[in-house]
Amino acid sequence: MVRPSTEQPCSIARSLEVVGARWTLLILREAFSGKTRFAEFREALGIAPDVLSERLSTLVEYGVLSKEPYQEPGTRARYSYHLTEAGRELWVVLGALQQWGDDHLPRPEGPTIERRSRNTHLPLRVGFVDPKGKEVDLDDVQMLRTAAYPTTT
Amino acid sequence: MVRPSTEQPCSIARSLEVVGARWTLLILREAFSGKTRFAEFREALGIAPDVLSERLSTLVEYGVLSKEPYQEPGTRARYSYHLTEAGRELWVVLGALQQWGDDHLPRPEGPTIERRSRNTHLPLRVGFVDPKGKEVDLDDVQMLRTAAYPTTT
DNA sequence: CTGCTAAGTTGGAAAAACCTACTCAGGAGG
DNA sequence: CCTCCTGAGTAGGTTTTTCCAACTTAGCAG
Repeated sequence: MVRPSTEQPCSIARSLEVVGARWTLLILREAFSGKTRFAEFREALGIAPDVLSERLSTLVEYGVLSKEPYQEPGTRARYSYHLTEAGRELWVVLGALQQWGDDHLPRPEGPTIERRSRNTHLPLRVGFVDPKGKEVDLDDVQMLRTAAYPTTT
Repeated sequence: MVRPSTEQPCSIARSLEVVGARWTLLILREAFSGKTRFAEFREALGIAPDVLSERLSTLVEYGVLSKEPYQEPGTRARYSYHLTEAGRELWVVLGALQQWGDDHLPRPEGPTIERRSRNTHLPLRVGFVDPKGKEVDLDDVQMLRTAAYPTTT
């Protein structure tokens, strides 16, 4: 079981090695909604325990979640899973997927979750922004190869 | 082989039913880089032809790609696959994954692809923006349940 | 009417996911 | 101090996906 993982030159491919497996992004969705425990993830998603176990340890391995002991009074110590800063930054990915689903796979009832600013309460979208924090239109976005781009063999 | 597909109340889950399978986002990456033909995707990714065929037809089914006939002089008509507007909007998802990989799974050589404005040539990031096109900090983002949120059974 | 080529299909092996049942560790209750 | 309870997994067998290689198909050129 070799894990070439972060060996891929493409950042998208590397990210997908960490979060691209089935269930992983849904586990993270639940983590963003505040769930931290094995059984909580299991009940929310209906995922098989062996798959959940494997996904959680991958996420911990790559620093998306941290595994932390906790102890409720009168019980033994157990472990819970918490988003790290790196994990929280995946919120953009989930937000982008959510937005795309809202826009292109709508349901008659409308979205079940909306993204809003905590301060201004304005609805939020996910998009490309320049260094001054100004949104840029999709048509204005280009992907450029850098010097690190592998030469075609 | 039931396809509950767009039945899920969560937009993230619905999006993942379309683009969440293994290979799909990498196929789209290649589509964004200009590839349109079966053999081009196959060679770029090293994907098995049956899996590629299945993924392409799912993407066409959900309006991410359009299947269009083309004919080169002296050959029969064949089909190629082109991003639709819905497909182009997935660029945000790929951009977010790429950014996360650049930030959290870096390689010593640095990123191979960078996102820049076509007009200003400024580097671009992916983030949450308010209706005025102003970027909003991650800490200011909240997810709220709407009236359409299913009641917990 | 044979060969060439892009775009797939098909069939069988390997890997991943699924499902159910079981384990494991400690504290509580008796 | 022995049994029960509970959260967090592990184990075994089945089903579904993926992988790989070979084969098919359709039209044009020669």
